[in-house]
Amino acid sequence: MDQQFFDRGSVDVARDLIGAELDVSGAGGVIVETEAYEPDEPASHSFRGVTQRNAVMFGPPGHAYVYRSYGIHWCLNFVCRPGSAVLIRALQPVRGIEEMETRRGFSDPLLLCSGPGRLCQALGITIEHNGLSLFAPPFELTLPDASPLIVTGRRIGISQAVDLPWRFGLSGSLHISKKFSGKGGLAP
DNA sequence: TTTGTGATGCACT
DNA sequence: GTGCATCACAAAA
Repeated sequence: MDQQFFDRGSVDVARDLIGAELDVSGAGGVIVETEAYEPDEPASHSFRGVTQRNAVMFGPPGHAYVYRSYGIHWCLNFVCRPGSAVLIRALQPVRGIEEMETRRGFSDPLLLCSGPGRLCQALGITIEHNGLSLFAPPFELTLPDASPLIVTGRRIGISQAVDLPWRFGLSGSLHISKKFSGKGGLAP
């Protein structure tokens, strides 16, 4: 994968990230759930233009956008075209599992990285990662060999633009944060 | 199984 | 001052 991958709209990137492996300092796993955010819809942080918090969303593609959620958790996004980004919502743990369990203080593998806040806690993501390139340490990102089967649905935890089908998941994965309601099985 | 709520920080209005 | 792109646990049903 290269920079070009992120130089697109977030919906395409979010779909194509399913099945990719994300590691941070040697710990991580397969991305099984993402959400797309675009600058022209009100659920996005970028909807009202550039602010101090969302500045990196308007910077170059292929960088990490990290923000604090509900005062407690961190959330990790991948920046795409200006003002658009993909929220990484869940991983299937693969590497550094013991380390992630320690950071989480939780050993259930189904809850280790299943949710944007949990994922950041498990990988040790903080505001210090905000603005870093995804193509340099501590990040390591690898696309899957074959296109996985993908399901779509409505985004979670938002109050605006709730009908957009911009949530993507790996079909059949038990590591997603919440079940997809539809029948699923949308072709890649 | 679903619903409620406390913990907690800060950007934005 | 308001409202979150949340989580975990408790309680109701």
